[in-house]
Amino acid sequence: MPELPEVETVMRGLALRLEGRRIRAAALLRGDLRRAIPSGLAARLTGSTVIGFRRRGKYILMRLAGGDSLLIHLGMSGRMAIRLQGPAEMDREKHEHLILETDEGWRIGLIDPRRFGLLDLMPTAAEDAHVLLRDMGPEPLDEAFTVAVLSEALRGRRTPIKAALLDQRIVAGLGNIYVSEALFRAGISPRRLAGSVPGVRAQRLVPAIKATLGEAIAAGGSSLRDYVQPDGELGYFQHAWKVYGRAGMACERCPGPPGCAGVKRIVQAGRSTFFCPRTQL
DNA sequence: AGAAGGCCCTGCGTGC
DNA sequence: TGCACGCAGGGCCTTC
Repeated sequence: MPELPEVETVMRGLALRLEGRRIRAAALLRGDLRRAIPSGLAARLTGSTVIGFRRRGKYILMRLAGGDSLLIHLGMSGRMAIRLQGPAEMDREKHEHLILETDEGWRIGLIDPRRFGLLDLMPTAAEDAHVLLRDMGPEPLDEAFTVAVLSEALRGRRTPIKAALLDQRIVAGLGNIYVSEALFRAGISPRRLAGSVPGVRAQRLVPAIKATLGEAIAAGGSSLRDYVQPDGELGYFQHAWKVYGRAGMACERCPGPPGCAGVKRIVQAGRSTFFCPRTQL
């Protein structure tokens, strides 16, 4: 589930309870997520003070006093559960892999049934050199992500634009949902070869990506109010997709039949893509 | 070099 | 109610 906007929302929710706080206890309940978790991770977290957070693509970096950063990736099914620690709530939830307890008594759990997520520890000074981060493309919401930058990355590519935008080396943080949504917004077919996008289409695509992500983050931010409550679940929030998951339904740009049969679902590289064949060319 | 496909893992909805 | 199947928002590895 978590793409850039969800990861951003989760990070902000974590910051609410962890920034400036001391981790009173940390327990690693399962060490085999996508990658093996460093054995000393729980010990390093215990007693540490959290000084800040950063997001890079779909990764969260939690910075500790003393110069280390905890890398968190939620995979496809990861979420964070935040609640006040109570005497009857010591038990772990199913698929809960890491539990942190703050000096204020908040209990923060990482839950990931499919275990496609990961945790790692690194020096804060070397965050960007981490093997999982070093080849990542620009942050789409940064000013540095421009039409020229995206065009250069796409030029000559003979893969569908859908696949190119999922490639984290081209742009960081987009996943299957927001790629479909951004391409719909830009009026570009997901099947179009990436190399044909530079030009007028890239001029539509870059602002479409920024707006799509920006609106989703705003929706997540408004849902953050709920996380302030003691039983907050970070990771999911209500958001209305325009094409994702809407196969057969009319898109907002079309009048419906007979002019248009509605949103179409196709499979590209084994994954679902949703688009409007009439307005995305 | 770059792209397509298989695979990792568990849960859920659907149809029989 | 049970069971088989397909599908799921990520990313890595192998193959071609």
